Order: sequence, then C-alpha cells, then structure tokens
Amino acid sequence: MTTRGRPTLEAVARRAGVSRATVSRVVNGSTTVAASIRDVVNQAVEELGYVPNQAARSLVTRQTDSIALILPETANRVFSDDLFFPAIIRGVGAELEAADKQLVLMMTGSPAGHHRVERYAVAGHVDGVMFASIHGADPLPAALARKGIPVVCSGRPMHEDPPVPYVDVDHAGGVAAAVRHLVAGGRRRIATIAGPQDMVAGIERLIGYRQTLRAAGLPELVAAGDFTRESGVAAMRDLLDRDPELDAVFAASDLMAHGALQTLRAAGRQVPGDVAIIGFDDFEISRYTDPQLTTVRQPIGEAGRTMARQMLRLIAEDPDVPPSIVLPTELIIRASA
Amino acid sequence: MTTRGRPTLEAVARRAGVSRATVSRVVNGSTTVAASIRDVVNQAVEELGYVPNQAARSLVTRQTDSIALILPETANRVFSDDLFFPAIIRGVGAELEAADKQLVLMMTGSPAGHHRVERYAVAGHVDGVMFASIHGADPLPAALARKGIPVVCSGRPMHEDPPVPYVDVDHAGGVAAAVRHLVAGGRRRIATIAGPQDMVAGIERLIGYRQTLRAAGLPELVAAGDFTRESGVAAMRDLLDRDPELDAVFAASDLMAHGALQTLRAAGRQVPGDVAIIGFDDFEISRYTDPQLTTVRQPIGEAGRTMARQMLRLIAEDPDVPPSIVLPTELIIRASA
DNA sequence: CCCTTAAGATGAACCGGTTAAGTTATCGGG
DNA sequence: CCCGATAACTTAACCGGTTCATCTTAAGGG
Repeated sequence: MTTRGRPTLEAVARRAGVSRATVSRVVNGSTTVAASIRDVVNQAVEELGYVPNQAARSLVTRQTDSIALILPETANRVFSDDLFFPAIIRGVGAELEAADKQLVLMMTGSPAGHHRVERYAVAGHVDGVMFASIHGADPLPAALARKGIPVVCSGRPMHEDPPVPYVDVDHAGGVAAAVRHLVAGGRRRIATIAGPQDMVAGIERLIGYRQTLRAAGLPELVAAGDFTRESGVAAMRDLLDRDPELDAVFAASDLMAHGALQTLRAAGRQVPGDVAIIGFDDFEISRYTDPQLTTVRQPIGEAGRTMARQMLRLIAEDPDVPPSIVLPTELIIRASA
Repeated sequence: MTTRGRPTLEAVARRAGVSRATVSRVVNGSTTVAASIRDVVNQAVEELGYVPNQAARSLVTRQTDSIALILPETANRVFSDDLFFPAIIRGVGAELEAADKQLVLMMTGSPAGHHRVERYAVAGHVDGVMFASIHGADPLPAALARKGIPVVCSGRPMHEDPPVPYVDVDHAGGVAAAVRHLVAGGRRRIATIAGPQDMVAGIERLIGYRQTLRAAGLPELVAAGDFTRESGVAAMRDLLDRDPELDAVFAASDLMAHGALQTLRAAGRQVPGDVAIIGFDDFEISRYTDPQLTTVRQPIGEAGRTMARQMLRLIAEDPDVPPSIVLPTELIIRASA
C-alpha cells in the first residue's frame, strides 16, 4: 500500500495542460518534445512530486531493472564466518548500482527454494538471475536459461545442458603457484586439506594440488574439509595422525588454514619452522593469524563485478557476451610459508 | 524480456473454457469456486505452465511482496571483515522467506543513494524498507515513514521526527556485565576502546562503560576506534602509551579486541595475566583467538528476524506493533578475562 | 499563394492481472 | 407453483503507465 494517494501521469498531464503521452515522453527523456512543453511538464512533475509507478511501467516494458542473486545457503554456512558471499554481494551490488539496477537477494535454503526462484524469475520479477557458487550439479541455472531468462554463474557450473555463461577464478593456477612455492622452499611431504568435492572450487583446487605434486615427483596426502575452520581443525588432526613427519600443508581455504594453524600449534609444531602452511582466499583474517598466513588471493569482489557486467550485457542483448571469464589468482607470500 | 511468449490468464481461461475472472479466483485460492471447475482450471494452468505476471498483479493489488533492506556501506566497511551485516541479512532473509516475501538489498554508498532509495520505495517497488545500522542522524527512515511507507530500523535511530519502530540489543546491559566481570576479577585500571560515536551502538557501549566504571569508583581511560581491527590496533597502542600500567580493556567490538590482543602480545603483555580483555559481538573469530576471547554476545541474527517480523506486522497493518524491541545480550566468558 | 513535409502533440489501444457489480442457475419455503 | 435467497460464474471497469498511428500546425519550396 505504498502508492496510496500518489499523483499519476494523468494528474501531471492535467496540471501541465498536455496529454498523458507527452508527459510520458518527457519523463522518459524523449527528444521529440518542444523545450517549452518540457519545462512546463517538468515543473508539474516537481510540484506534484510525481514518481512513475514501477508496476505499471514494467507491465508494458517487460523490464523491472532488478536482478536476482541466488545464494545456496547450504547448511547455514553462507554467512557463518565465510566472507565469500559478502564479498560477492559487494562486488555485484556496486556494479549494479552504477548501472542503476537493483539487487534482489534470494536464499535457496528451503526444500522448495528452487521452485520459488524459478517462479519468481518466470513471473517477471527480475530481468535476470545470477548464481553465487553452485553446489553440485544444480540443474536450476540451466533450467532458467532454457526458459529464456538471462543467467550468469559465479564458478563454473558442473551441469550445462544449455551452457550458461560464468565467471570463475584460476583455481588451478593459484594452487600450482602455492605448491611450487612450498617445493621451492625445500618441502617434500606436502599435504592438502581439500574443499568440498561437490563444488567446482573444491574439485579444481584438489586437482591443482595433485597435478603440481605429481609433476614434482612428490607423494600426495589428502584430507577432506568443507572450507570451514572446524573442518580445518579436524583435517589437520587427521593429517598429523597419518603422517607425523609432514612438513607442509596447502589448505583450500583461509578458514581451514586458520583451523589447521591452531591444531599445529596445539600439537607443538612450529610454523613455518616445522610445517609450512598456505591457504586460499586472502581473507582479512590471514593478515591477523600468527604467523601471518601465506595464501592465494582470489579476486572475489572483482568476480562479482564481472558477473554483474556480464549480466548487464546479456540483458542488453549484446550479441557477443563471452561464455566464460576466468580471473587470475595471485600467491601472497607472508610468514607461514 | 523474461515474460516473452508466456501464457496469460486469458490463455488459461480459453483452454479451461471459463472466464478470466474465474481463473484468477482459482489461482488465488478463492473458496467460491466449484470443485469441478477448479480442477479443470488447475489442469489448464499445469499444462500451459502458467505463472501470474507479477507486474500486472502489483499494478492492481498495490503489493509487491518484496521488502528492501538498506545497508549504509560507509567507507566500504560493510563487508570487509565485519560479520554484522551478513548476520542481519541472514536473519532477515530467513524470516522473509518463511513469509514468502522477497528481500531486496540496497546499498547507499553513492552520494545519490538516499534519493535512489526514496524513489525506489515511492515507486512502489517494495512494500516496506528496513534499515541495517543507521549512521548518525540519518533523516531517511523518518522521511520514508512520513510518506506512509512502512519502516523498521535495526538499532535505535537517533533522528526521530516521526518515531520509527526499531529493534536493538541491550548494549548498556552487556557492557555493564563485562565491566563488572573485570572489576570482580580484581582489575582496577580498566580502559575501553570505543566504537564510532556517530552510531548508537558506539555511543551506548561507551556510556555503559562510563556508568559502570563510575559506579565502581574507578578511573576512565578511553581510546577511539571504529569497530575495525586496524582501529583496535591503533587504539591499543594509544592506550599503552597513556597508561602502561592498565590491567584490563573492554573493546566495543570483537574485531577491535582482536587487534588489541595482537598489540598487547607485541608489547610483551600476557593476556589475561597482565591485561584482561573483553570484546563485544561474539563473532566466530572470538573462539579462535589466542587466548579465546571473553565477549558480550549480541543476537544479531535474531535482531534481523525480529526486524523482519515487525515489518511483516506493519505491512499487515497490525494496529499494535511495538514501537521498539530490545533484545538481551549475554556475557560469554572464555579465556581472555 | 498552394502544396509538401516534417516536427510535435494527441487519442486510443494495449500490457495482464483483480474485483465490484451483474447475471444465471439451483433450491427450499410458503 | 412462484418467489426470494444463495451459490457460482461472467462481464467489464479499473490499476498506471507506454507507444503507435493519427492529427495539427507551421515552415519551406516552387
């Protein structure tokens, strides 16, 4: 009920002594309006405090100027202590704001979440849908794309019935740089704490570890994690059990690296003296651990911005939107390795 | 252009052999429809994959079923490493999702941000506006309320021309518990690192510190911070300069406490041996500092949920929505004090 | 001075729903 | 058997914009 007694186009037209059509053209900045009339209309708009009704406008233009961002929210992990989603939101938000589009946030935690998102998009509530970090082979992006709705994913989608444009970072390259740094530092028993294997980020970082280690002719040692600090703690304990002599760990997230760090300290290991450790993300926390964490920086905010830009081009029906964009990662060397 | 060739009410009506109005009533679950017709219509809906057009619907109902959440985003601090906003978003999101409303996120970083938000709301794009953490005497909430738009704030607004409903936490009570805990532990030179004094949260936590200390007959020692880790580091250095003999610090945020902890360690102080320290927030990080941080827990997610519930009641035109709700805080005792 | 042309404004037909008022069929009571 | 009440559906009038075809008017050319 927010549009109660608000002035309509009709009211402005009456006051300015012109037709509805003319007011509409003035409001939308059409060039074929005489300057004198334009001024009269603008004054009437000013005086009445006229603001166009969005629903009426969308009804005919078929555009809402708002775009959805879908967060998986699996197991409430989304915002627990994970700075990935906030960073994505910030990047996306900044870019959309510059383009004067609105960001609609949706979380698909509930079982019926997928259906809700689909309905929402099909109902024309938004002009496009962006996905932040897909879990597993989620069929939703492809399903929406099939319905003609512009879709962009952050992180390469595993399921691509119709291929969906995506933005990702160079996981493998970053991991390779990290592992090579450990090797160059003389480490020979390099373990990894892997991310969840139902997410491309988790999978690719593990692959990167394996390939680089194999190339160096060194043995693998893998423990499973899920990007959280808790899982880092548990995985590190597991690794120490399995190989007390290990001299380096690559953790697939900063949070897991932080957890591992605590476990190593509790186990009496010096970092980086006895065991070197490298994380992935470059969250702010990595500058405040003791020792400060060497890590692979991924440009999350930039990924968000890029995703938003792709979406805007898709909506503008730009014929040659790149099907994928991979952003570079960078090894940030601090004290832990 | 997401609603291209999609079936309309009209199409469903033709297929089912009834009028548009009847289909509308079936879709909206009216009771005055014969079961036989209802089934026929539902089948037609199913077969055509009909989804009501949101714009057309809002145009007449004057409802959008989406609600805005405004984030101030001052100085990019919003999502840097601060888990306050993510927690609010999660709480609000969960509650709105349960009510089948959509969350529209807006950041008012740009100078024209305020005007954009106002226009957006007045245009009827959302049914109500929630503010997460007001800075200073922001006139926007009151301005919107004056226009008849439902508004709820998280954190008591300083400016209340027409008073706006709000949800806040018991800052003073939490701080009092913290400071009393320090006093009870025998601390006598208790400093504080205050939050920004243009936010109610910063102001009230400082007042709480002052009052409790005065009641205990102890001297005050205040350093300025802005809730960030960096400011905690700087403020702690400042405090050590001014009183090298201090034996306790209450930091108005966990992040500042964390920064202070690092500085104390660098200065050779034992925590809690030489100096006790208590934070405020109970972010996850406080369980991973060394030593683990004693802190005041504030139910941020719950505040978000509560704010959303108030908004829903406001929209439903519930006559007796409480003008304010203050949630309790709780001292969580760990190792640092 | 008349005709063509173009600029600029208007009238009216949508867009796709909701809902008040009107119509038709059904049924019980007198 | 007729009448009014009731149930269930249809008709049509909105909601508030956009836009295209049409009309008006003034300027320019021969």
